[in-house]
Amino acid sequence: MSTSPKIALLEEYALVARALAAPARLMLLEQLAQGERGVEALAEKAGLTVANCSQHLQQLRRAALVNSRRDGKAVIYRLTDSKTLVLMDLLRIVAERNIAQVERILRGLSDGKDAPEPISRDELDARLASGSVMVLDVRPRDEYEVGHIPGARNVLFSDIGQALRTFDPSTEIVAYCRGPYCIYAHQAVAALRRNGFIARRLEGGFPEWREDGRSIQTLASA
Amino acid sequence: MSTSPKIALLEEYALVARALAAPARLMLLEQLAQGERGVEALAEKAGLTVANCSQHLQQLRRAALVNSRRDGKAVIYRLTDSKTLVLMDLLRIVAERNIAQVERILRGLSDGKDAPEPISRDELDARLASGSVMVLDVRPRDEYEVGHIPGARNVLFSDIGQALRTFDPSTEIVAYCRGPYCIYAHQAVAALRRNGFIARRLEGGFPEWREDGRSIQTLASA
DNA sequence: ATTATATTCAATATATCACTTGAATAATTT
DNA sequence: AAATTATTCAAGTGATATATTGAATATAAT
Repeated sequence: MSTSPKIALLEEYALVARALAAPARLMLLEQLAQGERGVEALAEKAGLTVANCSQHLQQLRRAALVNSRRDGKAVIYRLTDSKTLVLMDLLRIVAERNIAQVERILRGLSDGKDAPEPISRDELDARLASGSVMVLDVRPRDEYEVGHIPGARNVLFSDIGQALRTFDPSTEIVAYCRGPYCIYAHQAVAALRRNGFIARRLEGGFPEWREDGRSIQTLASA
Repeated sequence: MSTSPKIALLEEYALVARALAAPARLMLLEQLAQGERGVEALAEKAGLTVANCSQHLQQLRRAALVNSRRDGKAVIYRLTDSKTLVLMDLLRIVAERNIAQVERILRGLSDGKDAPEPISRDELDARLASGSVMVLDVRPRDEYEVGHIPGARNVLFSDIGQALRTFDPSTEIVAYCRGPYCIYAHQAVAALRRNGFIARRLEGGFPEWREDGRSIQTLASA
C-alpha cells in the first residue's frame, strides 16, 4: 500500500462523494429513482450524449451507487438500494437547510410568495381514502404510465395553464413529481396558487411514495 | 438566471457533495467532530500547510458544513450542526456497504482475521455501570484531555505494545477513537486480539458518544 | 458469417481543483 | 503608531474531470 491505510480509506469515502458531485449525475440518479432504465433513455432525459452518459454511469457504478445488468443488446442501470436514495435526500436536506442560495432559487419559483408546507404521505393517504383531494402527477407521460399514485391525474407542467380550467376550485390539489430533487411540483403549485386554487406539494415524490410501500397504480391496471 | 433553475439547484446540491469529495477535507471534518479548533491546529493535525488548510476550510464553509467565529487573532471553526456528522456517517456507510475495496483495507488492518462486531453505546454504558469492562481511548493526548468516556484510559496507538503488559487478560477491553472515520480503534483491537486479549471496538467514536448526551469526563474534572 | 444496434473505450481540448509561494488583511501587543 | 501573530487572498503549476468525437466491443437479427 503506497499511501497510509487511513488516507486510503478516506479516498474511498471521497469517491462516493465525488460521484455525487456533478449535476449531471444527480439528474441521472433522480431518473433512476423512478425506475431502472437503459443508457440511451437516460442520456435523452438528462440531455447528455450517449457516450458522456455512459461515462457518468460508470462513475456512479464505481461508487456502487448504481449497478447494471444486460438485457439483450441493452444495458439496464438501476439504483443499488434505497441507501442511495437516502444519501441523495440527506445531501439535499443539508444543502437546503444551510445554503441561502437554494432558498432564493426555490423562492424565485414560487413567485415571491412563501410556498406552503408540503403535505405528508400519511396525510395524503388519509385524504385519498376520504376522497377530499385531487392529486396531480406533473411528471412526463412515460414516467406516469410506469406507475403513479392511485387516482392521480397526469398533466405536463407545460399544459397546466390549459388544464387548470377544468379543475374544481373548491377541491384542494396536491401536486407531486419525481422527488425532492425535482422542481415541477414546486412550479405547478406556484402556478395553481397564482390562479386562486388551494394547492400543496407532496413531501418527497413518487420514489419516496413507492419506497414507503404505499399503493401504486399503473396504466395497465387502470 | 443564466442556467435553468433545475440545473442551478442541482449545482447547489453538488457543491455540498464536492466539499466532501477530498480526503483532506474529510480529515478536517473528523477533527472538527472532536470539537472546535483554529486553523493552525487543524493544519497540523491534518498534515497540511496553513494556507492550504484555510482554503479547504473555506470550501467547507461555502457548503455550509462548517462555520467560524473570530476569537481574538484566531478564527475558530466548528461543524455547523449534527447534520454534517450524519452526512459523513451515511457517506461512510454507503462506501463500506458497497465497496469491496474498503472491506479489504479494513481486513488488512485486522490481520486477516475477521474483526468482531463492535459494541453498542447502550451496551457499553451498561457495562461501565457494572464495572466489568476496561475502556481504552486511543486518540492523541490533547483530544483525550478535552473530553473522554468516564474511566477511559488514554493510550497512544504507538505505545500499545508497552501498555498491554499492564492490562488484565481476564477483563474485556473496549477501544474507541475519533469516530467511524478513524482507524486507531480498529488497529488497537487487532493488536490486542493478536496478544490474546478479549477486545472489541466501540460503535462510532467519541463524537457519537457525546452527541448521544452520555456522560463525559474531562481532565480538569478528573 | 454478416449486418445492425447498444454500449463502451480512447484521444483530445477545456475547465476545475489541489498545493505552493509570497503578499495582504485583521486583531493584538508593545 | 509600529511590530507581531493568525488567517486569508492571489498567482502559478501540475493533476484530474468533463464533453466531444470517432473507433472498438458485444449481442441480436438476418
